[in-house]
Amino acid sequence: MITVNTTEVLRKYNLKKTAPRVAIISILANNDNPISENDIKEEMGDMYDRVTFYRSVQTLIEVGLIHRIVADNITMYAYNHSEVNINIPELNHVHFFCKKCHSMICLEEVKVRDYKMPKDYIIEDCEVLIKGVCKDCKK
Amino acid sequence: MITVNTTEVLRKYNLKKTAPRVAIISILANNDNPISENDIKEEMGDMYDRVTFYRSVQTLIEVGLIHRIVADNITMYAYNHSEVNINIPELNHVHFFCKKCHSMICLEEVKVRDYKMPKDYIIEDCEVLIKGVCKDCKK
DNA sequence: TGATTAATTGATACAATGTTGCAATAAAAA
DNA sequence: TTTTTATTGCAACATTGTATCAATTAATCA
Repeated sequence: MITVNTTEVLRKYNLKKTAPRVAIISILANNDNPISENDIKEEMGDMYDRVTFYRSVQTLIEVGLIHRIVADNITMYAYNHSEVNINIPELNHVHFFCKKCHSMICLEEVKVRDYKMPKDYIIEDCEVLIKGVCKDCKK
Repeated sequence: MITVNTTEVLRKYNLKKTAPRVAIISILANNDNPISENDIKEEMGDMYDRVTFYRSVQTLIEVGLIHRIVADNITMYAYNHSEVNINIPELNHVHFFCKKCHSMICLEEVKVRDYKMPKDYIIEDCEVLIKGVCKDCKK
């Protein structure tokens, strides 16, 4: 379990240190794998407000602190531990989605590979999602 | 513009040849790049029914005839010309999403690379989405 | 430390997206 | 042509996401 200095990290992006933001960041940072809005909602308890959640998530994604991963219409969120993914997609890891149990897994050891793009495209990010059956469901 | 034999392709997956399915397949097959539900809706005109659309899209995705691509909460659909992507992710191409104009582009010439997965995972599909700024918006 | 400023929150209302149930319809099989 | 079975299309509902705006709170500065 990795602890994140929310004060520091929010300052870095000129974002005010507010309760909802701190909560969302901490919850995601404490999870090795992506989790759903509902998971976050439960952990936030009273503090959870839907509108605030969407806005917080939006801004945190914009600065690159967290990620949104969508598979089969299921949306999950994860803390971006590598953080500086801007223009260095190869630092990002691959995500795995199990079609049976609908769980999402961060494959930290599998990094995104380099893709030769046609000229004139500016690459800012690269997301790799592998779908299939996880080891638990395979049994 | 590539024409698809809808009769043949639907039979292949034991799906009844119905008007909405034929329409969706044809529309997507006629577009080189992914398009939105609204684009499809417009092309379908009277024939469009939201529930039927969602169900058709669902079954067509399940058999692998079409793809759903989601970027920044924007959902698009594309015909899967390579079709037999089951267990051969390297036949799939990469998608590009422009953060400025929100357009989605199929990069047919850029193929998905091979990823070494941990043992015990069954891989069925691999999606690569590259985000950035397209050549038009870059200018 | 306390007043000022500016961003953020949280409530309400709304809009868009996705799902369920079911009777009517139409495609494929006999 | 009749029978069978999947699919459609409607209504009603559920979930997800957004706009507005007054109230609140974080950061700044005297």
